[in-house]
Amino acid sequence: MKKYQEYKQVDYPGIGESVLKFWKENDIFKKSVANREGAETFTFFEGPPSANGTPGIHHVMARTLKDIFCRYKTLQGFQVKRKGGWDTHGLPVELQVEKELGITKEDIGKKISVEEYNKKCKETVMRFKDEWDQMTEQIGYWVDLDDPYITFDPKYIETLWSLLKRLYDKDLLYKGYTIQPFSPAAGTGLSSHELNQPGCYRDVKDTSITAQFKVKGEDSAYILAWTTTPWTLPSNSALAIGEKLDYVKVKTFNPYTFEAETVILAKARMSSYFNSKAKDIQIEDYKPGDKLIPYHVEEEVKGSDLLGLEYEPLFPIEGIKLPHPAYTVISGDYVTTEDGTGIVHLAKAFGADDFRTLEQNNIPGVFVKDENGTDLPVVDKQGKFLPVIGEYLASKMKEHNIAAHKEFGADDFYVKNYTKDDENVADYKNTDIVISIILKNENKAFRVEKYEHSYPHCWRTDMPILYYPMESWFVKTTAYKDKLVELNKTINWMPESTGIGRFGNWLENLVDWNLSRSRFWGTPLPIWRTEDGTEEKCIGSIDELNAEIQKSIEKGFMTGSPFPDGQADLHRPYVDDVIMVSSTGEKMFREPDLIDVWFDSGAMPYAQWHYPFENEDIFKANYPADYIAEGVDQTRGWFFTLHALAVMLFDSVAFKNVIANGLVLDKNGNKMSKRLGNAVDPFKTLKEFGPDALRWYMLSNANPWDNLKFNLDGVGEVQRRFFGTLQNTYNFFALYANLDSFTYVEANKIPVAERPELDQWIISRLQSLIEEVENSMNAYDATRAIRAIMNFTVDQLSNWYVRLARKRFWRGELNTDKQGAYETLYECLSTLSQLMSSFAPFYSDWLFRNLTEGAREAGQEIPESIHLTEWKGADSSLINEDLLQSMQLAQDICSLVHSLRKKEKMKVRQPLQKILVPILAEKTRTQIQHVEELIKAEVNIKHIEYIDDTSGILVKNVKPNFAKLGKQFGPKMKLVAAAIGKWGKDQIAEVEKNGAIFIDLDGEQVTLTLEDVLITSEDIPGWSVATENGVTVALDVTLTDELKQEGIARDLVNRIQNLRKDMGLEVQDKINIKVAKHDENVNLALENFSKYIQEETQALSLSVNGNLEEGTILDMDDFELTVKVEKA
RNA sequence: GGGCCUGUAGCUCAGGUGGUUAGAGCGCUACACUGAUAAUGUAGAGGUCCGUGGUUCGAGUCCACGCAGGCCCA
Repeated sequence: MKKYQEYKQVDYPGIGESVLKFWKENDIFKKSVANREGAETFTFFEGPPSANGTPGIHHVMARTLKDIFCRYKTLQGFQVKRKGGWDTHGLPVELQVEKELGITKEDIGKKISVEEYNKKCKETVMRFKDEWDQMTEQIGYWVDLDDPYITFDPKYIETLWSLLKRLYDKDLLYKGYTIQPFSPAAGTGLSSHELNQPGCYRDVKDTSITAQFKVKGEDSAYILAWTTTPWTLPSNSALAIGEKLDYVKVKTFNPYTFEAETVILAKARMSSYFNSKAKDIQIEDYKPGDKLIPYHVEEEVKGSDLLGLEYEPLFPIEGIKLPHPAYTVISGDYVTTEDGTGIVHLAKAFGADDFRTLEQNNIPGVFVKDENGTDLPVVDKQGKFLPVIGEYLASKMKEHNIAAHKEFGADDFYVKNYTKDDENVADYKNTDIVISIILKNENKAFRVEKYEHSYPHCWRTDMPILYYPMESWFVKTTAYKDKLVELNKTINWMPESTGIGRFGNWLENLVDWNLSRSRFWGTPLPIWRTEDGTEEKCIGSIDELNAEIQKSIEKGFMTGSPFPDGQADLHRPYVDDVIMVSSTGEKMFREPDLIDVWFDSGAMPYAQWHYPFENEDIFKANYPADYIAEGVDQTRGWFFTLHALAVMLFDSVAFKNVIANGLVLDKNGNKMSKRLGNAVDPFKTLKEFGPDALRWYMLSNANPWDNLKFNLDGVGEVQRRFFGTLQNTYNFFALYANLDSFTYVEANKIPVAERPELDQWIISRLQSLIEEVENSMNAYDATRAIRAIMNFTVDQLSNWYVRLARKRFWRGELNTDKQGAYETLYECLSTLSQLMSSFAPFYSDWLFRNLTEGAREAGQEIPESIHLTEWKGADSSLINEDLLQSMQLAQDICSLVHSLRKKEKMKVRQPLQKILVPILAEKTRTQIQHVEELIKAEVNIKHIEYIDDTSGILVKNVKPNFAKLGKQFGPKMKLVAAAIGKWGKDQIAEVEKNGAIFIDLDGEQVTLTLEDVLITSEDIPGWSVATENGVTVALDVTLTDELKQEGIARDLVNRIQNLRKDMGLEVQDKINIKVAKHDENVNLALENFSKYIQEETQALSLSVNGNLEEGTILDMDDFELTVKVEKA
């Protein structure tokens, strides 16, 4: 019976399927975790994907990357629990449902109840779960799919609530403002998603004003600031400059009032405000009304010099006047000189940058209080100025006699074009124009013009949007900024730049985390408030909620619990129906917001175990994570929310090691998209190549953090080159092991030290490989590990060890030498199966079980899967550096001889007398002698002759050792190199003999030692030589008759072997050979090498006949020979 | 506009701390092997190391400024 299954053809997808079946039937994954019960844990967190779309090839990448380290650490003895998870809330789900139902956000709660809508969302979000599970299984990503965490689960949400309450109790949750896109026409805020819809940004013409802000305490000095939204000018509370930019103070005249004045603006912007034709006109020569206005630069200053400069507001309105430090010049890092004046007008309520900058500088914005004392912007949600501004503008219109298409009252000033007035009537004036005229008249405008720019519009009403302050709930992450930065430094980021650059910079510029989302399907914010906002409750558990409901029922606010069956569902609309009772007996309603879905996923370390309500022990043993991996696009998403919650609530990092992988692009480097049709279908690819080649390709082709240009040809190449070679190597082993009935028995193996040197060498290489793989994997560098495995398998094991050792496998009976060869090859294959098992989990297990099945059946105790084995570390006592160097020399020398043979047109079958190798160090000679037989056999030469100093023909060259001398001599290096370049053999001999030599360096005596130079020998006079890696070889191409005869004999063996094969003979079949008589040399070859020919061809006889009929005519290159081969 | 990544042979990628012949695989060309054989091996050709400056005795490598592609954020 065959102990090792042999395969003619390999069906890689089939291996994937059969191994998957084996795993399932035998619970291998569960066993691999259960086996390690009580062992040290290695914690992995699964970043939850959303199953509302089908999985793509990039998910294969991400999931493979997660898998390999979990498998590796399991082999290393850790217990690695991997709980799967699903991200189920959020806008994409809602938009998909809206689209499918043909409704918009406004219809929810009207055309469809919130209850029904959310039910639909819940169904939709897991729609492709089966495909995801299938892909996950098929690629061999081991993760617990049976008991995943699901973010819509009430228990999961309960944990989220408890975390929110912890934040609340630490005073880290607050209600504030954020400037968001708002559509007055639709009366709703817009998400950035909605704003990115095609056609939202349109080119429109707006009135732009360069306003003059009068410098406080000066008669006629003004700061110029430009805006495309004049209606925001009454809300101005500061001006921003760029600290590094250059500014000028320019003496000139106002073009509308002709008043003499000094204006301040960026130097780089002068050309757009002053006509260069006027540059030579004297200030004194200007007459009011002149077209060309002279200007004169009085002073140049840096932006930083302007900081703190105070000015007077444009609109001195009593109700909106602000105290100091309002109306000062501050710094804004976004200020440019692309357009405007290089000075930016800031209105806190109407721009996100404005809001942030003013907040950072503790400058208040222009707001008025309503009856509850809440701040309101001076423009209402219909886009109309509040009367406090309206009255002022209306009175100014009268004062300046501004005629318009209608009489303006205090309640008529709409901003933008939100008024319903017909713009085409005579004398039509909108608010921007009214403001412009007032400012012009009051010497507060330096320029007014129409300006065309791109501005976002509401996709539903086609009207321009406003940036408007909206109430939002925030997490005060800025309070923990230092801690966030500090703890981030303890995280090992791969690549490092993502951690210190992308993520680190983000932390440095942290703003508070805006939690609010005005949607329906998500985790509700568990905060209830009285209508006047004076009292607030944050709920942290279902029990608390139920207790509040009870109180409310008792008070009569509620008639019953929204959860009559006792099963709390913490989604809308149920929680919205809960009305609580305040301490003063008033009604409290839930703040209607949902929270950011990133909070859901960032809280998974706690919520996946329903901590703190359950599983405290499991949570504590699995926190923080040792390892996580996701796409680099998650840096500000999942990576941040994980980190933020861990730092703020647990004073810990959430993860210790993280790989941020790049994108998977198509083979041309373009982004994959289903629309463009260049997306790769993972299922199709798996069907064609199987999972192992796909995983292997993705990890070996490029570092995971670089973008991967995914090319199916590359997967094929990996399959052919790596898996094909490995498979051939296994087949080779199986073929002969079965013929010899060899079975590997650990207890009976021949000690490595007693095996031939070739065996010792490959075992030595194998140990180095284990070390390399271990070091790379411990450093989370999978690509380095996988490339090392590939190099070993293809170049060392297959192309060198097997090739050179081949004959030992097929010659004779099973003796010690042969056993050693089998054991060596077996050990390499079985070690490889373990080393590669993290990356190619299916094939490696299949290989492992092919290698061990026979032994297992014979009663040996061997784990049933490679994934249940213990990591077999490197045995450093088996690493023989000297031998490794020897073999490197052998490989180099063989390569050189091949090269020379090629140059001299001498095929390898033709034996040659000798090669010459110059020897500069005794050690090299010993090392080559060690592998002499091997070299001679490999390149078919009789002798290796060593040339050393005693031969008298050795020619040495010398080169400076730049690396060493450079440090010593620096700028004089050129002189040193020139001096050494002039050396002849006497100087070389001297330095070799004495270990030192004096040289003259521009009159200075300098000592050089033997280590300061590199001595080589690249020449042997009269010979054709080749050099590589410091080894030089010359080939003797003289052909004696005997060599020629041997060449003929070898050629004949080759031809007869071909004939045997053509005749369909088995390896062990015997033959008889008859050869027709030929010339003297051929006859002598047949005579002298008869025994050799018979041995090699399994011939019982070899006879030379005078004439041979019915023979085969062989083409012997230089002549033809008739032979007859018969089966004996 | 800002942060980060990438740019080396036709293609995909290696090239610690700067050191004098810049490498591998695939592809291409030629040859060899024919008892691993629907395999395999060897050799050869192929380079403006994205560009321009700079630092240095010496730059693919360090610095600055650009260019191209990508990601994230405004």
